[in-house]
Amino acid sequence: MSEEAKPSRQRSKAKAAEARREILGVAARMMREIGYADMSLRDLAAEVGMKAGSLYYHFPSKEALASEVMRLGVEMVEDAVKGELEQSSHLSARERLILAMRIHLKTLLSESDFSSAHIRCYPFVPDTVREELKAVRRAYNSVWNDIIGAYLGAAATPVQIRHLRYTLLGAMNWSLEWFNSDRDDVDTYVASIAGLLPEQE
Amino acid sequence: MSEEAKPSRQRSKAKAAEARREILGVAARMMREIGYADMSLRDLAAEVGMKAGSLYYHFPSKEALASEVMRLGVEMVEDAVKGELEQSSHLSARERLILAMRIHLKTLLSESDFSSAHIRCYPFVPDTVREELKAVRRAYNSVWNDIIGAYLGAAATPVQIRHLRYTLLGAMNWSLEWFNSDRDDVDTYVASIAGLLPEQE
DNA sequence: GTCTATAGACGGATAGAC
DNA sequence: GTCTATCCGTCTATAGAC
Repeated sequence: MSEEAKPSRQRSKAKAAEARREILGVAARMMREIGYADMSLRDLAAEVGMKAGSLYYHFPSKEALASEVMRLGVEMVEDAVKGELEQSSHLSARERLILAMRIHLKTLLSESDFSSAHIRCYPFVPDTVREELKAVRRAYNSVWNDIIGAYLGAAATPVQIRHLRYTLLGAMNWSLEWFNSDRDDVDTYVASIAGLLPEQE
Repeated sequence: MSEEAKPSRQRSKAKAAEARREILGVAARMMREIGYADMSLRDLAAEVGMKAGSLYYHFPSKEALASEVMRLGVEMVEDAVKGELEQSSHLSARERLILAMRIHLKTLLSESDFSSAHIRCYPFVPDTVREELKAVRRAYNSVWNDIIGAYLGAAATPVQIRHLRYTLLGAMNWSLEWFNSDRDDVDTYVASIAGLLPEQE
């Protein structure tokens, strides 16, 4: 409680926070590359420069760690997409949809191991983890429902919106399986998808 | 070598072939549901009604078993798509593309655990398995290159074909993550994708 | 063909020293 | 905060009986 004690306590906190971030980052990369089941905490710890047991100071379990990685993965794309859309209220609904696709893809392909870890690992992660992710996933889906609903217009049915959302997100998320930044270009690919989206009346 | 020995030898062969098929079928379902890494040979054997060690009479390793499941998965969709297309040479290139999508989706969603196991497990399966699958995957890709090339016309560039292939296959394969046969209908969904594909000049 | 039994490696998680 | 040491479970794969 003394004034002198504060700095060292803050340093500890800062160090802990940094280690925590590094663990999350390495875990995200490993989950994307080899999957949840094959990511051993021994290997993860080794890449961070610690021993497996030490991870439990920062996270209560492997599941909790994976859950946080995947939650951050959704929040990162969601923040990027929403942030860009807020600055683009002057665009048409179709242009906003295409813009959202560009941001989703850019985040996925060039910035965030977290987002790609989420997409790739979600089907095989323990039920408890999937349960914890329900809320954030629903929130991000609703962002796309709004964008696509605006594009399709007032006459669009919920099932039309849902189907187009699955089609576009499916096509984009699939890029994890083939996109090679040496050969492919995000803007070129976005343009090719955009060519499939007619102007609405 | 005697005439009398043949029947029992044939029965043995038939029994072995049946057990082998059952193992493959259960493995395909498990791989689709829980993934390659989480599929234990003990559980697999139990569902087939044998013990883990007995599986090694039929397959030399878990990798070899998974490799065969995934190879069959490609061949099943490929056979289904090619078979249908051969009977439909009178259709336009666009109609043939839409037909191919319907067959790919139907096979994936209502018939073949093998195909969905392939799609879901491919990213995380051992390198050796992915290596073995290169040839069949390339062959199926080339089927789609032909279909899409015909649809886009002679002026289409290889990259346009490739991008449209990734977009359509990505959208379709993603249906594994959301399609619910109680709620969704393949033909309705195919129609909604087809609506994105304009008539070519 | 399938069994039992087990080798040998590796997994997540915990306790307590420092 | 991180380490060492370890518990205990599970995994693939093999050997040999039947």
